[in-house]
Amino acid sequence: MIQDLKEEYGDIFEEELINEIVQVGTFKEVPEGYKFMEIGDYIRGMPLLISGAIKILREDEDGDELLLYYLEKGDTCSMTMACCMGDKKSEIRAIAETDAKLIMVPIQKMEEWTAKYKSWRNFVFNSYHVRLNELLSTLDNIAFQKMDERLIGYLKEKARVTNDNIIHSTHQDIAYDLHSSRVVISRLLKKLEEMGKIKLHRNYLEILDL
Amino acid sequence: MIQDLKEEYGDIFEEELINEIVQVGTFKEVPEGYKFMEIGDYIRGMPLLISGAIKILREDEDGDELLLYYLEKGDTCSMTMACCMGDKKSEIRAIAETDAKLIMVPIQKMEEWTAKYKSWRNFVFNSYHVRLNELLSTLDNIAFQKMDERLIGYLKEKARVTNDNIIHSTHQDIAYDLHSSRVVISRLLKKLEEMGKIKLHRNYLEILDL
DNA sequence: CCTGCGCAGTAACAATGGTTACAGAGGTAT
DNA sequence: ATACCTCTGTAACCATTGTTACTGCGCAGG
Repeated sequence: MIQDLKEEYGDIFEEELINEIVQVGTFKEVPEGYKFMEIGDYIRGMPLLISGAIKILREDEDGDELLLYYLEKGDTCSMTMACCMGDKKSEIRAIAETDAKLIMVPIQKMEEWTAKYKSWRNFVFNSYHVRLNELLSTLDNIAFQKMDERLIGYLKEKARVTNDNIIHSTHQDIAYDLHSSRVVISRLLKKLEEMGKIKLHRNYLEILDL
Repeated sequence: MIQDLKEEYGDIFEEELINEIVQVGTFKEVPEGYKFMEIGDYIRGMPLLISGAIKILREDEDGDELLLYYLEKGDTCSMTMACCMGDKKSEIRAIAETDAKLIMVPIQKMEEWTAKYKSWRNFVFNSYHVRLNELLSTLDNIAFQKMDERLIGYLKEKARVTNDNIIHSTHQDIAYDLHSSRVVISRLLKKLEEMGKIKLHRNYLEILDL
């Protein structure tokens, strides 16, 4: 745990802060598909991601989903922080996109460290900043792009975070993430295949040249 | 200026911090329509809004606009903070929705005050938090709602921030904010009028019962 | 008063995306 | 092998939104 933590966060956190994290944090290793958090959950701790990727989803009253963005190594969840501060319930759902390692830090330490460590302060601010911009770009995609462009962007991003040109998803899975319907996604994927950009298979697809 | 500041922020900032703000901040009074910031601008300072409302817009490469949210009294612009930290250009456009009073604080003070004043730290975190949630709800609207619902929400929100049941906008203005087209908005507004919810006029409309 | 311009109303049409329905392919459990 | 279930492909259709085009109204400036 200490090695992992130092490797990923050693450059940005002071030695002393690293030690504190080791003392109070709990190391966690979770498999793909692990659900960290459901909408409406109260937040127990703050995750520091060491490896793997977590996908963050939004859901409306009718159960319609939408992929917001991925957290990757070195990231933390700004939503969590936002929720802690206000003692609010989670607004999002978080699911491990790949196997992942992380450290959970009790939220009480947040405020303490923010006062004490400059590096922590910067880390937290930077997280907010990155998350805001990530949300903005998600919003751009939805507001300004058509489904075919969004689909291409989705496939690229998914290939990037999983570091794999094979996307292990059914058409229905993709439809959920993009808040569309299976038929629409099948239609568009077929077009992409005809254009030679991807190759379709049952339960997965290959990215050839996006 | 001091009275205005104390009235709006006296409860949340320490006396000492208020004094610092007065010393280094510049008071500004701007008319409706004043453009604070354009996309790509470098950020000069951080605004503390005392009265009025500022609308924050996103724009894509093709010049298509989209209203993100309004800043109101007691708010500050998290985007500004995010930008300062990274020394980045603005991702958004900011325009006074009504006449507005505010205090501009040099961005160099940000970091200093964050270390020094707990109240400032809380204020900044809270701003990020509020802004994240505001962005999320904007995203919800766009992703999960149809145009007619979005239009109703837009009219309500606009009436709220301007504190006026008369919306002084042309159909084209509304279309820009919602990233739609004039004809579509006219069509939907007409329906709302037929339902007795609004009354249409040239260059403005009245909200009757939304 | 006339002219011109911006705004609003409307119709016809196109495009995109969502829905329903059904057939067939692949894989699994019995 | 059979039955079953999930995933994919496809067609037909609908709803919403966007586009183009044309009309007329109101108001400001000459």
